[in-house]
Amino acid sequence: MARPSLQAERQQSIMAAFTRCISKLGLEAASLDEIAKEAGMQRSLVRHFAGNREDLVNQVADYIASEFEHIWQAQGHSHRDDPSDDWLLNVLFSPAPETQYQIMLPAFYALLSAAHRYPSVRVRMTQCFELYVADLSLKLQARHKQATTDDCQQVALGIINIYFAWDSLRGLELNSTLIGNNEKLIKRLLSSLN
Amino acid sequence: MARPSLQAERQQSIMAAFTRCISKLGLEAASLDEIAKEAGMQRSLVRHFAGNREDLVNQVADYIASEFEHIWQAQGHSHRDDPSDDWLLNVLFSPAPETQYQIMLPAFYALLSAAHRYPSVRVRMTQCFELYVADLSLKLQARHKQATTDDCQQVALGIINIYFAWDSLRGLELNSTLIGNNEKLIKRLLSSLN
DNA sequence: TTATTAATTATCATTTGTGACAATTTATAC
DNA sequence: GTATAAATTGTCACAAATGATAATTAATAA
Repeated sequence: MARPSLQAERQQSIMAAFTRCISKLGLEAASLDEIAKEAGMQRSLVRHFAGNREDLVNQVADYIASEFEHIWQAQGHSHRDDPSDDWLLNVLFSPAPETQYQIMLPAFYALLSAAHRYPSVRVRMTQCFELYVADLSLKLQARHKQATTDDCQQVALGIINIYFAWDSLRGLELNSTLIGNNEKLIKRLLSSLN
Repeated sequence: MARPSLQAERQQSIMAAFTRCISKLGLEAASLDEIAKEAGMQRSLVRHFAGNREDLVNQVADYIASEFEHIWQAQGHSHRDDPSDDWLLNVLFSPAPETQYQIMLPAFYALLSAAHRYPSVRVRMTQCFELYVADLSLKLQARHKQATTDDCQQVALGIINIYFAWDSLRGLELNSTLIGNNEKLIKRLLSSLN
Protein backbone atom coordinates (compact mmCIF):
# COMPACT_ATOMS: atom_id res chain seq x y z
CA MET A 1 0.00 0.00 0.00
CA ALA A 2 2.87 2.27 -0.75
CA ARG A 3 4.95 3.46 -3.67
CA PRO A 4 7.00 0.59 -5.12
CA SER A 5 10.71 0.62 -4.33
CA LEU A 6 13.26 1.35 -7.03
CA GLN A 7 16.13 0.51 -4.70
CA ALA A 8 17.44 -2.42 -6.70
CA GLU A 9 17.31 -0.79 -10.15
CA ARG A 10 18.71 2.51 -8.92
CA GLN A 11 21.53 0.80 -7.13
CA GLN A 12 22.42 -1.07 -10.29
CA SER A 13 22.44 1.99 -12.52
CA ILE A 14 24.48 3.91 -9.96
CA MET A 15 27.07 1.15 -9.98
CA ALA A 16 27.12 1.10 -13.77
CA ALA A 17 27.56 4.86 -13.88
CA PHE A 18 30.29 4.76 -11.24
CA THR A 19 32.09 2.11 -13.25
CA ARG A 20 31.99 4.21 -16.42
CA CYS A 21 33.28 7.21 -14.47
CA ILE A 22 36.15 5.22 -13.02
CA SER A 23 36.98 3.92 -16.45
CA LYS A 24 37.07 7.41 -17.91
CA LEU A 25 38.44 9.50 -15.05
CA GLY A 26 40.01 7.21 -12.51
CA LEU A 27 38.72 6.53 -9.03
CA GLU A 28 39.81 9.80 -7.42
CA ALA A 29 38.23 12.05 -10.01
CA ALA A 30 34.98 10.10 -9.97
CA SER A 31 33.17 12.38 -7.53
CA LEU A 32 29.60 11.91 -6.38
CA ASP A 33 28.57 14.75 -8.67
CA GLU A 34 30.21 13.04 -11.63
CA ILE A 35 28.53 9.77 -10.83
CA ALA A 36 25.17 11.48 -10.46
CA LYS A 37 25.56 13.28 -13.77
CA GLU A 38 26.56 10.06 -15.49
CA ALA A 39 23.58 8.25 -13.98
CA GLY A 40 21.24 11.10 -14.87
CA MET A 41 20.09 11.78 -11.34
CA GLN A 42 20.86 14.15 -8.51
CA ARG A 43 23.63 13.65 -6.01
CA SER A 44 21.11 13.35 -3.21
CA LEU A 45 19.64 10.34 -4.95
CA VAL A 46 22.99 8.68 -5.23
CA ARG A 47 23.47 9.13 -1.53
CA HIS A 48 19.93 8.01 -0.82
CA PHE A 49 20.24 4.75 -2.71
CA ALA A 50 23.89 3.88 -2.28
CA GLY A 51 25.08 5.56 0.90
CA ASN A 52 28.23 7.60 1.43
CA ARG A 53 31.36 7.51 -0.62
CA GLU A 54 33.00 4.70 1.29
CA ASP A 55 29.87 2.59 0.86
CA LEU A 56 29.90 3.37 -2.84
CA VAL A 57 33.50 2.35 -3.30
CA ASN A 58 33.02 -0.90 -1.45
CA GLN A 59 29.88 -1.67 -3.41
CA VAL A 60 31.44 -0.82 -6.75
CA ALA A 61 34.36 -3.10 -6.02
CA ASP A 62 31.99 -5.99 -5.58
CA TYR A 63 29.99 -4.91 -8.61
CA ILE A 64 33.04 -4.66 -10.84
CA ALA A 65 34.51 -7.89 -9.57
CA SER A 66 31.24 -9.75 -10.13
CA GLU A 67 30.57 -8.22 -13.53
CA PHE A 68 34.11 -8.91 -14.54
CA GLU A 69 33.93 -12.53 -13.50
CA HIS A 70 30.67 -12.86 -15.36
CA ILE A 71 31.88 -11.29 -18.60
CA TRP A 72 35.13 -13.18 -18.51
CA GLN A 73 33.29 -16.42 -18.00
CA ALA A 74 30.94 -15.67 -20.89
CA GLN A 75 33.83 -14.81 -23.20
CA GLY A 76 35.60 -17.99 -22.24
CA HIS A 77 32.49 -20.05 -22.79
CA SER A 78 31.84 -18.68 -26.25
CA HIS A 79 35.41 -19.57 -27.25
CA ARG A 80 35.56 -22.89 -25.47
CA ASP A 81 35.90 -24.83 -28.74
CA ASP A 82 38.62 -22.67 -30.20
CA PRO A 83 41.75 -24.78 -29.95
CA SER A 84 44.16 -21.91 -30.71
CA ASP A 85 45.12 -18.96 -28.56
CA ASP A 86 43.69 -16.40 -30.94
CA TRP A 87 40.47 -16.02 -29.00
CA LEU A 88 42.48 -14.50 -26.17
CA LEU A 89 44.12 -11.88 -28.36
CA ASN A 90 40.73 -11.05 -29.79
CA VAL A 91 39.22 -10.63 -26.37
CA LEU A 92 42.08 -8.44 -25.19
CA PHE A 93 42.86 -6.38 -28.26
CA SER A 94 39.56 -6.30 -30.08
CA PRO A 95 39.40 -3.17 -32.26
CA ALA A 96 35.84 -2.39 -31.13
CA PRO A 97 36.28 -0.34 -27.98
CA GLU A 98 32.65 -0.48 -26.98
CA THR A 99 32.74 -3.97 -25.56
CA GLN A 100 31.49 -4.20 -22.02
CA TYR A 101 34.72 -5.97 -21.25
CA GLN A 102 36.67 -2.94 -22.34
CA ILE A 103 34.73 -0.61 -20.14
CA MET A 104 35.15 -2.99 -17.25
CA LEU A 105 38.86 -3.66 -17.54
CA PRO A 106 40.19 -0.13 -16.95
CA ALA A 107 37.87 0.21 -13.98
CA PHE A 108 38.95 -3.18 -12.72
CA TYR A 109 42.54 -2.13 -12.93
CA ALA A 110 41.90 1.25 -11.32
CA LEU A 111 40.40 -0.53 -8.34
CA LEU A 112 43.29 -2.95 -8.11
CA SER A 113 45.65 -0.01 -7.89
CA ALA A 114 43.58 1.70 -5.22
CA ALA A 115 42.88 -1.45 -3.25
CA HIS A 116 45.46 -0.78 -0.57
CA ARG A 117 43.43 2.18 0.66
CA TYR A 118 40.19 0.24 1.13
CA PRO A 119 40.52 -2.95 3.17
CA SER A 120 37.34 -4.59 1.96
CA VAL A 121 38.10 -3.61 -1.62
CA ARG A 122 41.46 -5.27 -1.26
CA VAL A 123 39.90 -8.52 -0.12
CA ARG A 124 37.42 -8.67 -2.98
CA MET A 125 39.86 -7.61 -5.67
CA THR A 126 42.56 -9.96 -4.49
CA GLN A 127 40.11 -12.80 -4.64
CA CYS A 128 38.96 -11.78 -8.09
CA PHE A 129 42.46 -11.28 -9.44
CA GLU A 130 43.64 -14.65 -8.23
CA LEU A 131 40.58 -16.29 -9.71
CA TYR A 132 41.25 -14.51 -12.98
CA VAL A 133 44.85 -15.71 -13.15
CA ALA A 134 43.86 -19.22 -12.11
CA ASP A 135 41.14 -19.44 -14.73
CA LEU A 136 43.25 -18.11 -17.56
CA SER A 137 45.92 -20.52 -16.42
CA LEU A 138 43.45 -23.40 -16.71
CA LYS A 139 42.36 -22.31 -20.16
CA LEU A 140 45.98 -22.22 -21.28
CA GLN A 141 46.59 -25.62 -19.76
CA ALA A 142 43.69 -27.06 -21.74
CA ARG A 143 45.28 -25.81 -24.97
CA HIS A 144 48.84 -26.72 -24.08
CA LYS A 145 48.71 -30.16 -22.54
CA GLN A 146 52.45 -30.61 -22.50
CA ALA A 147 53.13 -27.46 -20.47
CA THR A 148 53.42 -27.64 -16.68
CA THR A 149 50.97 -25.97 -14.33
CA ASP A 150 53.70 -23.59 -13.28
CA ASP A 151 54.41 -22.63 -16.86
CA CYS A 152 50.77 -21.89 -17.45
CA GLN A 153 50.42 -19.83 -14.33
CA GLN A 154 53.44 -17.73 -15.17
CA VAL A 155 52.25 -17.04 -18.68
CA ALA A 156 48.74 -16.26 -17.48
CA LEU A 157 50.10 -13.77 -14.98
CA GLY A 158 52.33 -12.28 -17.65
CA ILE A 159 49.53 -11.79 -20.12
CA ILE A 160 47.36 -10.10 -17.56
CA ASN A 161 50.18 -7.86 -16.37
CA ILE A 162 51.10 -6.86 -19.87
CA TYR A 163 47.52 -6.09 -20.71
CA PHE A 164 47.13 -3.88 -17.65
CA ALA A 165 50.34 -2.04 -18.37
CA TRP A 166 49.28 -1.56 -21.98
CA ASP A 167 45.98 -0.21 -20.81
CA SER A 168 47.50 2.24 -18.39
CA LEU A 169 49.87 3.57 -21.04
CA ARG A 170 47.10 4.49 -23.46
CA GLY A 171 47.36 8.11 -22.39
CA LEU A 172 50.91 8.32 -23.71
CA GLU A 173 51.60 8.96 -27.34
CA LEU A 174 53.94 6.04 -27.79
CA ASN A 175 55.01 5.24 -31.32
CA SER A 176 52.78 2.59 -32.83
CA THR A 177 55.53 0.01 -33.13
CA LEU A 178 55.86 -0.01 -29.38
CA ILE A 179 52.13 -0.36 -28.90
CA GLY A 180 51.85 -3.16 -31.44
CA ASN A 181 54.65 -4.99 -29.70
CA ASN A 182 52.41 -5.73 -26.76
CA GLU A 183 50.40 -8.10 -28.87
CA LYS A 184 53.53 -9.73 -30.24
CA LEU A 185 54.83 -9.98 -26.71
CA ILE A 186 51.82 -11.94 -25.59
CA LYS A 187 52.23 -14.23 -28.58
CA ARG A 188 55.84 -14.70 -27.55
CA LEU A 189 54.81 -15.71 -24.08
CA LEU A 190 52.19 -18.07 -25.42
CA SER A 191 54.64 -19.70 -27.78
CA SER A 192 56.95 -20.37 -24.85
CA LEU A 193 54.35 -22.93 -23.77
CA ASN A 194 54.98 -25.12 -26.80
CA MET B 1 73.80 43.65 -1.94
CA ALA B 2 70.88 41.57 -0.92
CA ARG B 3 69.99 38.35 0.80
CA PRO B 4 71.26 35.37 -1.23
CA SER B 5 68.66 33.39 -3.14
CA LEU B 6 67.78 29.85 -2.10
CA GLN B 7 65.59 29.36 -5.17
CA ALA B 8 67.62 26.54 -6.68
CA GLU B 9 68.07 24.47 -3.50
CA ARG B 10 64.48 24.96 -2.40
CA GLN B 11 63.14 23.98 -5.76
CA GLN B 12 65.21 20.82 -5.67
CA SER B 13 64.10 19.76 -2.22
CA ILE B 14 60.48 20.48 -3.09
CA MET B 15 60.78 18.23 -6.11
CA ALA B 16 62.39 15.50 -4.02
CA ALA B 17 59.64 15.77 -1.43
CA PHE B 18 56.93 15.76 -4.07
CA THR B 19 58.46 12.63 -5.57
CA ARG B 20 58.46 10.83 -2.23
CA CYS B 21 54.84 11.83 -1.67
CA ILE B 22 53.80 10.55 -5.09
CA SER B 23 55.64 7.34 -4.43
CA LYS B 24 53.86 6.84 -1.12
CA LEU B 25 50.41 8.30 -1.77
CA GLY B 26 49.94 8.60 -5.51
CA LEU B 27 49.67 11.84 -7.46
CA GLU B 28 46.13 12.77 -6.43
CA ALA B 29 46.68 12.41 -2.71
CA ALA B 30 49.94 14.35 -2.82
CA SER B 31 48.46 17.70 -1.81
CA LEU B 32 50.47 20.87 -1.39
CA ASP B 33 50.19 20.46 2.37
CA GLU B 34 51.59 16.94 2.16
CA ILE B 35 54.47 18.11 0.00
CA ALA B 36 55.20 20.98 2.37
CA LYS B 37 55.17 18.67 5.39
CA GLU B 38 57.45 16.21 3.63
CA ALA B 39 59.82 19.01 2.66
CA GLY B 40 59.72 20.49 6.16
CA MET B 41 58.46 23.89 5.12
CA GLN B 42 55.19 25.79 4.92
CA ARG B 43 52.78 25.54 2.05
CA SER B 44 53.32 29.21 1.24
CA LEU B 45 56.97 28.47 0.64
CA VAL B 46 56.16 25.67 -1.73
CA ARG B 47 53.99 28.02 -3.70
CA HIS B 48 56.57 30.77 -3.50
CA PHE B 49 59.39 28.66 -4.90
CA ALA B 50 57.57 26.32 -7.22
CA GLY B 51 54.38 28.02 -8.30
CA ASN B 52 50.88 26.61 -8.39
CA ARG B 53 49.90 22.98 -8.56
CA GLU B 54 49.98 22.73 -12.31
CA ASP B 55 53.50 24.19 -12.34
CA LEU B 56 54.51 21.70 -9.67
CA VAL B 57 53.21 18.73 -11.60
CA ASN B 58 54.91 19.81 -14.80
CA GLN B 59 58.16 20.45 -12.97
CA VAL B 60 58.06 17.17 -11.10
CA ALA B 61 57.51 15.28 -14.33
CA ASP B 62 60.70 16.71 -15.70
CA TYR B 63 62.48 16.12 -12.40
CA ILE B 64 61.41 12.51 -12.19
CA ALA B 65 62.16 11.82 -15.83
CA SER B 66 65.63 13.34 -15.52
CA GLU B 67 66.44 11.67 -12.22
CA PHE B 68 65.15 8.40 -13.54
CA GLU B 69 67.26 8.61 -16.67
CA HIS B 70 70.26 9.45 -14.54
CA ILE B 71 69.82 6.62 -12.04
CA TRP B 72 69.06 4.12 -14.76
CA GLN B 73 72.16 5.15 -16.63
CA ALA B 74 74.29 4.83 -13.49
CA GLN B 75 72.89 1.37 -12.72
CA GLY B 76 73.56 0.27 -16.26
CA HIS B 77 77.08 1.62 -16.14
CA SER B 78 77.98 -0.14 -12.93
CA HIS B 79 76.83 -3.44 -14.43
CA ARG B 80 78.24 -2.91 -17.90
CA ASP B 81 80.70 -5.80 -17.53
CA ASP B 82 78.16 -8.30 -16.24
CA PRO B 83 77.58 -10.66 -19.16
CA SER B 84 74.49 -12.31 -17.65
CA ASP B 85 71.01 -10.89 -17.17
CA ASP B 86 71.14 -11.18 -13.40
CA TRP B 87 72.03 -7.52 -12.93
CA LEU B 88 68.64 -6.62 -14.29
CA LEU B 89 66.76 -8.81 -11.83
CA ASN B 90 68.85 -7.37 -9.04
CA VAL B 91 68.08 -3.84 -10.09
CA LEU B 92 64.36 -4.54 -10.36
CA PHE B 93 63.75 -6.89 -7.45
CA SER B 94 66.48 -5.93 -5.01
CA PRO B 95 65.34 -6.78 -1.47
CA ALA B 96 66.57 -3.44 -0.14
CA PRO B 97 63.62 -1.10 -0.63
CA GLU B 98 65.55 2.04 0.13
CA THR B 99 67.24 2.38 -3.21
CA GLN B 100 66.69 5.72 -4.88
CA TYR B 101 65.60 3.73 -7.89
CA GLN B 102 62.83 2.15 -5.88
CA ILE B 103 61.53 5.46 -4.69
CA MET B 104 61.69 6.79 -8.21
CA LEU B 105 59.99 3.92 -10.02
CA PRO B 106 56.56 4.07 -8.37
CA ALA B 107 56.51 7.83 -8.85
CA PHE B 108 57.59 7.39 -12.45
CA TYR B 109 54.78 4.97 -13.02
CA ALA B 110 52.23 7.14 -11.25
CA LEU B 111 53.09 9.98 -13.61
CA LEU B 112 52.87 7.72 -16.64
CA SER B 113 49.34 6.79 -15.61
CA ALA B 114 48.33 10.40 -15.05
CA ALA B 115 50.06 11.71 -18.16
CA HIS B 116 46.92 11.99 -20.23
CA ARG B 117 45.63 14.74 -17.96
CA TYR B 118 48.71 16.97 -18.32
CA PRO B 119 49.81 17.61 -21.91
CA SER B 120 53.36 18.64 -21.12
CA VAL B 121 53.74 15.75 -18.70
CA ARG B 122 52.68 13.42 -21.45
CA VAL B 123 55.32 14.71 -23.80
CA ARG B 124 58.13 14.37 -21.30
CA MET B 125 57.07 10.98 -19.99
CA THR B 126 56.52 9.55 -23.45
CA GLN B 127 60.01 10.62 -24.39
CA CYS B 128 61.45 9.13 -21.23
CA PHE B 129 59.54 5.87 -21.52
CA GLU B 130 60.61 5.32 -25.11
CA LEU B 131 64.20 6.06 -24.18
CA TYR B 132 63.92 3.60 -21.32
CA VAL B 133 62.62 0.81 -23.53
CA ALA B 134 65.17 1.59 -26.22
CA ASP B 135 68.06 1.55 -23.79
CA LEU B 136 67.05 -1.66 -22.09
CA SER B 137 66.59 -3.10 -25.54
CA LEU B 138 70.17 -2.15 -26.43
CA LYS B 139 71.51 -3.66 -23.23
CA LEU B 140 69.69 -6.90 -24.01
CA GLN B 141 71.01 -6.87 -27.54
CA ALA B 142 74.56 -6.56 -26.26
CA ARG B 143 74.08 -9.69 -24.17
CA HIS B 144 72.14 -11.65 -26.76
CA LYS B 145 73.92 -11.10 -30.05
CA GLN B 146 71.92 -13.72 -31.89
CA ALA B 147 68.56 -12.13 -31.09
CA THR B 148 66.93 -9.67 -33.50
CA THR B 149 66.34 -6.04 -32.67
CA ASP B 150 62.63 -6.74 -32.70
CA ASP B 151 63.02 -9.59 -30.24
CA CYS B 152 64.99 -7.39 -27.88
CA GLN B 153 62.52 -4.56 -28.06
CA GLN B 154 59.60 -6.84 -27.33
CA VAL B 155 61.30 -8.40 -24.36
CA ALA B 156 62.42 -5.03 -23.05
CA LEU B 157 58.88 -3.73 -23.24
CA GLY B 158 57.61 -6.86 -21.57
CA ILE B 159 60.00 -6.63 -18.67
CA ILE B 160 59.11 -3.02 -18.03
CA ASN B 161 55.40 -3.69 -18.28
CA ILE B 162 55.59 -6.65 -15.94
CA TYR B 163 57.59 -4.68 -13.45
CA PHE B 164 55.08 -1.83 -13.46
CA ALA B 165 52.17 -4.19 -13.06
CA TRP B 166 53.96 -5.96 -10.23
CA ASP B 167 54.58 -2.64 -8.56
CA SER B 168 50.99 -1.53 -8.81
CA LEU B 169 49.73 -4.78 -7.33
CA ARG B 170 51.77 -4.47 -4.17
CA GLY B 171 48.72 -3.27 -2.29
CA LEU B 172 46.95 -6.56 -2.87
CA GLU B 173 47.56 -9.52 -0.65
CA LEU B 174 48.32 -11.94 -3.43
CA ASN B 175 49.64 -15.32 -2.44
CA SER B 176 53.40 -15.35 -2.52
CA THR B 177 53.62 -17.88 -5.32
CA LEU B 178 51.92 -15.44 -7.61
CA ILE B 179 54.23 -12.63 -6.61
CA GLY B 180 57.34 -14.72 -7.02
CA ASN B 181 56.18 -15.71 -10.47
CA ASN B 182 56.85 -12.22 -11.75
CA GLU B 183 60.56 -12.79 -11.41
CA LYS B 184 60.31 -16.20 -13.07
CA LEU B 185 58.25 -14.61 -15.79
CA ILE B 186 60.94 -12.10 -16.59
CA LYS B 187 63.47 -14.92 -16.68
CA ARG B 188 61.18 -16.74 -19.08
CA LEU B 189 61.05 -13.73 -21.36
CA LEU B 190 64.81 -13.33 -21.21
CA SER B 191 65.39 -16.97 -22.02
CA SER B 192 63.24 -16.59 -25.11
CA LEU B 193 66.10 -14.50 -26.49
CA ASN B 194 68.45 -17.49 -26.58
C1' DT C 1 74.32 51.03 10.12
C1' DT C 2 71.45 51.19 6.61
C1' DA C 3 69.34 50.16 2.22
C1' DT C 4 68.01 46.31 -0.47
C1' DT C 5 66.31 42.10 -1.71
C1' DA C 6 64.77 37.77 -0.64
C1' DA C 7 62.99 34.40 2.73
C1' DT C 8 59.43 33.48 5.85
C1' DT C 9 55.10 33.87 8.22
C1' DA C 10 50.32 34.76 8.59
C1' DT C 11 45.69 35.35 6.80
C1' DC C 12 41.80 35.48 3.86
C1' DA C 13 38.74 34.10 -0.02
C1' DT C 14 37.25 30.66 -3.27
C1' DT C 15 36.21 26.31 -4.92
C1' DT C 16 35.02 21.56 -4.55
C1' DG C 17 33.57 17.39 -2.47
C1' DT C 18 30.94 15.68 1.03
C1' DG C 19 27.34 14.75 4.83
C1' DA C 20 22.90 15.68 6.70
C1' DC C 21 18.23 16.61 6.64
C1' DA C 22 13.93 19.11 5.81
C1' DA C 23 10.33 19.77 2.32
C1' DT C 24 7.85 18.20 -1.50
C1' DT C 25 6.05 15.12 -4.91
C1' DT C 26 4.43 10.67 -6.57
C1' DA C 27 2.71 6.03 -6.94
C1' DT C 28 0.39 2.44 -4.89
C1' DA C 29 -3.32 -0.09 -1.66
C1' DC C 30 -7.39 0.35 0.62
C1' DG D 1 -10.16 10.13 -2.49
C1' DT D 2 -7.20 9.24 1.18
C1' DA D 3 -3.47 7.28 3.83
C1' DT D 4 1.05 5.49 3.33
C1' DA D 5 5.66 4.85 2.09
C1' DA D 6 8.85 5.79 -1.05
C1' DA D 7 11.06 8.80 -4.54
C1' DT D 8 12.70 13.29 -5.51
C1' DT D 9 14.16 17.98 -4.79
C1' DG D 10 16.38 21.63 -2.35
C1' DT D 11 19.25 23.67 0.96
C1' DC D 12 22.63 24.25 4.51
C1' DA D 13 26.94 23.34 6.91
C1' DC D 14 31.56 21.56 7.10
C1' DA D 15 36.18 20.28 5.68
C1' DA D 16 40.02 20.18 2.51
C1' DA D 17 42.73 21.96 -1.21
C1' DT D 18 44.09 25.78 -3.48
C1' DG D 19 45.15 30.74 -4.92
C1' DA D 20 46.49 35.21 -3.55
C1' DT D 21 48.74 38.67 -0.92
C1' DA D 22 49.96 41.54 2.96
C1' DA D 23 53.16 41.76 6.86
C1' DT D 24 57.32 40.49 8.99
C1' DT D 25 61.99 38.82 9.43
C1' DA D 26 66.71 37.97 7.91
C1' DA D 27 71.00 38.25 5.31
C1' DT D 28 74.02 40.58 2.45
C1' DA D 29 76.62 44.85 0.23
C1' DA D 30 77.87 49.35 0.54
